[in-house]
Amino acid sequence: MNSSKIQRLGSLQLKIMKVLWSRPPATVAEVNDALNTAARPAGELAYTTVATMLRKMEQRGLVAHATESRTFYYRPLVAETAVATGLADDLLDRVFEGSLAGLVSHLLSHREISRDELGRLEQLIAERKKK
Amino acid sequence: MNSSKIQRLGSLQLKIMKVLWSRPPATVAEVNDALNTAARPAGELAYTTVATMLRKMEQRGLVAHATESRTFYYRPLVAETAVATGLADDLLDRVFEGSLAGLVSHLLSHREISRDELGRLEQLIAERKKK
DNA sequence: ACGGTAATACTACCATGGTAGTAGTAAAAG
DNA sequence: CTTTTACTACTACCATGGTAGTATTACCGT
Repeated sequence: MNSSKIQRLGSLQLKIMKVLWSRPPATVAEVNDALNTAARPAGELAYTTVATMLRKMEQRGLVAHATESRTFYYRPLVAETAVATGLADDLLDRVFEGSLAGLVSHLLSHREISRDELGRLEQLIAERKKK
Repeated sequence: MNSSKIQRLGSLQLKIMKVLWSRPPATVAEVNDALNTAARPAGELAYTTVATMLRKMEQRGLVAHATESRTFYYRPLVAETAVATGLADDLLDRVFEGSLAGLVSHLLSHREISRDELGRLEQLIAERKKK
């Protein structure tokens, strides 16, 4: 499958993919805006940085572009679920020897989980068990 | 905290850390053996590769060594739980917006989870909820 | 004492993520 | 029609993970 190339997604690459997933297709300017307005404490990202990254990502087969009057419209080539699965599987296998319980156990004891979250988790498990 | 430097642990680095966690302190030869016998389908790793990696990891503050009659005995400087937390938090925040339920939900639907695992999960949640 | 072995030191590559400047060019604005 | 602007192309760095060869040296057995 195509999940083989997904494991190593850098921080910026993932942010870019998120923008593309949320509003495909997007121009470089749109991606750049999305990155520089939302979730950017301080430290603008140069326009050309985004453009370069998108070109590199296209070479890697993560995105593709269509040209329309001199402007590139990028769209994702990999689905969000595929990336999420790839990264999660990677963590699970590399760190927790594939044990989901191990991961959850760890997170439960080393991270504050709200009562809400706990409830949702409980429900997830229950639903899954029914089937 | 020291978790700031942990996020990016390469595949080999993590394997090396696992060896060091399981039997500290360990010599380069021991680490090399552990990597080349267990869990190595095909593709030996050069002795010097391990040695170099350990030196780089020492520069980064991940491990330290004590010299004893010309031989280096390496020991981990970061705890396994710290690394696991760092990596898990990273994934959680970057991919699932901090939602543990989101992560678990995703894993439940995209990965085969044994009945055993489900049971363990259920128990974890139940125990946690009691407190 | 000496040769072989085992150990580290040094150096060198390559890939990739990240970052950005400069240049070229087409399109829009005036 | 000319100037400005918006975009992409190209190139260049730097850091780090990964991989390994070569050189040097200390130690050990005979």
